[in-house]
Amino acid sequence: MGPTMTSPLVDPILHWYDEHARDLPWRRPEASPWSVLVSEFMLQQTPVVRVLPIHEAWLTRWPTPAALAAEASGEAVRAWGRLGYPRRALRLHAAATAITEEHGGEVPSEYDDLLALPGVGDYTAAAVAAFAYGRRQVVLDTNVRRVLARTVSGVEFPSRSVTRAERDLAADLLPADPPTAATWSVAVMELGALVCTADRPRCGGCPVAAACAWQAAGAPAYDGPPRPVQTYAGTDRQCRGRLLAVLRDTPGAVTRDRLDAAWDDVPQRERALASLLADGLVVRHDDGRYALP
DNA sequence: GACTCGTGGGA
DNA sequence: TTCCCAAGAGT
Repeated sequence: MGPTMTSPLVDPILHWYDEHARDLPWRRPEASPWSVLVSEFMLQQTPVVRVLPIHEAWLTRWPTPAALAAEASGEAVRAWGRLGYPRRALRLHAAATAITEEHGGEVPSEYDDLLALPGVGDYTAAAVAAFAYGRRQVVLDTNVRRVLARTVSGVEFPSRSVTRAERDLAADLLPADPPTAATWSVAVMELGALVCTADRPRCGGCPVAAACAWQAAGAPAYDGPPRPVQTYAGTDRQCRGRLLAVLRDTPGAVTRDRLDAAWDDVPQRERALASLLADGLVVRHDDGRYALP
């Protein structure tokens, strides 16, 4: 199958998207490539509803990559708030710096240039090229993978990692016309986010339920290897979050005892602080106090 | 490939 | 309450 091959999936999903797409700031015609890039960083592993207010605040405060690059990286971490995975804030600041210094302040439009930016992997590079610049790119995120796993492969969930067959399939389905390909990509993602969800999919409202291999097979339950449960309470990640929250919520530097008060387990606290310092999310001043970079 | 890295909302 | 997880990237 090639890009000229018609699929029973494409047209219904494009039509569904036309009627059901959410009005998100980074999807509007006037949205800048920078707005799209910021949204993609924030949306990595984070729900849309939580990204919306932070994204708006960022674009107001830093309307261009150069504006963000001119600030201390710690301001990016502080403005990241409680979105989670704060290293993304640091990487987005680094990406803004690279864009300013190496791309004349303009977000690159080429996949390879995007991929070279800090914090930008295959998904984000493809998404920005497609959604900000209308390029024809295979955009393979968790939503797309789940939709294709069900509709085409007839299984409830995709494999743990992306397979060659999966990428080939996505490439085959991609419409030949670049703008249509970009719309198709965002449409499949939206279908996965709103209808073909991980749990309790709303198959009654699905535009391709009649063509879905998983439905045709009787919606068999997932029988692959068990997915690792994501623990959090008591982990280093939670400890790091607590320590960083102290710094985020305090202007300037804090004394060591402020951090010590945030977590009881001493070895774990030491380990977490060391990792935050190693990540560059926290700096230690000459006077022994700690602060955002 | 397997791990690590935050957070909070919904069922 | 407990569990699952939400537009990934880097090591």
